[in-house]
Amino acid sequence: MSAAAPSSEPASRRTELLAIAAGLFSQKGFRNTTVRDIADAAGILSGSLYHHFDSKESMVDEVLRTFQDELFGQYDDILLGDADPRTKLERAVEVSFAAIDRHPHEVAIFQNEASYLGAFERFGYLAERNAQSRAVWLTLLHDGVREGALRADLDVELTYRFIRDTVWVAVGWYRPGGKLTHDVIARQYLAILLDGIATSPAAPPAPTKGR
Amino acid sequence: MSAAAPSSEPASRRTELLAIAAGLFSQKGFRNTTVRDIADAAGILSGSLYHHFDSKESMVDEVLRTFQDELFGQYDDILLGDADPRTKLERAVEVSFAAIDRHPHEVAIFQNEASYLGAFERFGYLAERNAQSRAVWLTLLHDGVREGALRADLDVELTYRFIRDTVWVAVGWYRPGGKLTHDVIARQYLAILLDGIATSPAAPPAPTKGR
DNA sequence: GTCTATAGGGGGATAGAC
DNA sequence: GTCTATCCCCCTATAGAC
Repeated sequence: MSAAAPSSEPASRRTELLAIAAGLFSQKGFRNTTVRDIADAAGILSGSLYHHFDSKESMVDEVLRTFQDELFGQYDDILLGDADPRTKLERAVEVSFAAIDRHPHEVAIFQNEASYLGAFERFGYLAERNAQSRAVWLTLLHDGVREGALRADLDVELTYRFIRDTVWVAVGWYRPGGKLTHDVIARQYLAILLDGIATSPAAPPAPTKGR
Repeated sequence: MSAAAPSSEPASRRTELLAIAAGLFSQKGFRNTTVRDIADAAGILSGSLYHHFDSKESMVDEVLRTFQDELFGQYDDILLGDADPRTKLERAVEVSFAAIDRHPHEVAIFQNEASYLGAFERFGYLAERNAQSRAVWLTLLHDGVREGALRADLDVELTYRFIRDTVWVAVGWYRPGGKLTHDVIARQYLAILLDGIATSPAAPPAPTKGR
C-alpha cells in the first residue's frame, strides 16, 4: 500500500485530494459519494486514487481525525484557562461556531456520518470523541451552576443536548463568507441561550400597544 | 403496476410494510437501506415488495406525505386559533415534540433525507413544506414581537433557525417510552428558549458562595 | 502519478410460476 | 400475495502498463 503518512510538506496532492473528498462527503454523504465522483472532481481516474489512499474509508478517516484533533485542542485550552464559568461557556460556543466557519465540510461529515461510521471498529474513536465532547459541555454547565452564573434548577443533561444540537446543526445553513459571520451568530445565539427571547418570564398578554 | 391507492382498510399489509420500511430508512438512511433489507424485515423476498409498491422511492414518498399532511394540519390549527402569541409559540413547540414522539421514524427521514430526495422532481413538495414550515415559525415570532411578548431586538430569522434546529434534531436522541416524555422536554426547552439559562443578564462573577 | 482493464460483489427491478 | 430466477447497472478495489 503506497498510502504514506501525511508528511507536512507543501500542501501536497494528498491534501488536495482529501479536501476534494471532504467536500463531496459533506455534500452527498459518505456512502453516496463514489470513488469515481472523487476522481472526477480531481481530474483523474478512480484507479489512480488508490495510489494515494488505501480505501475510501481511509480518506474519511484522515479527514475526521485531523479536524477533531484541532477542535478538541481548543476545548482543552478553554477548560484549562482561568476565565469565569460564563466566559468559558461563551468561548466554547464561539470556538464551535468558528470551527463551522473554518471546517464546514468536516463538521458536516461528523454530524451526518458519525452514526454510520461509528459502527466500524476502525471508527471507534468517534464514540470516544463524542463522550469527550459531552464531558466538556457538562463541565462548563456544572461549573456555571455551582458558581451561580447559571440557573440552579437547570437540567444540565438536557441543556447540554440543546447546546450541542443547536451549535452543530448550524452547519446545515451557515455559509462561510455570507452575510452572517460566525462570531455574530455566536453572539446572537448566546444572547438567546443565556437570556431567552421573551420580554419577561411568563409575560402577561402585554398592554396591547400594537394592533 | 399493482400498487393501489391507500384504501383506509384494516391496517393493511401495505401499511405494515410502510412502517417496516420507515423504521429502516430512519435507522440506516434511504440509500443505505436495500429493498432486500425491507423484504427481510417483513419476512418476504425482495421481488414480492413490488407487488405492493412501484419502487423504493414510492415507499419513502408515501411515508413522508402522510406524516407531513398530519403535522401541517396541526400547525394550521394553531395559527388559526385565537390564543395569544406566546401561547401559540408554546403550542407549536409542543406539537413538534409530540410529532417526534408519535412519528420518530418519519421525522428522522425528513431530517436526514430531505436534501438528497429534494433533488428529484418527484420530491419537490419537500422544499414547499420547508418553506411552509419557515412561514409558520416566522409568523409566530413576528406576532410575538409585535404584541410585546418577545424581545423587540430579536433577529427573527436567526431565532427561527435555532428553534427549528433544536426541535427537530431532538429526534436523534429522544426515545419514545423513555424517562423523558415529549411534553416534559417541550416545557424544559421552552423554559430555555423563552427565559434563558443565565441567572441574570451578564451576571457578575457571583458572590462566591461555593468553592 | 496516472491510465487501461477488469475482477468481484451488491443493488433495484422484472417476468412468470405457484 | 409470495417465490424463483435473473437481468443489468454501478460500486470498490486491484494489477500492471506507461
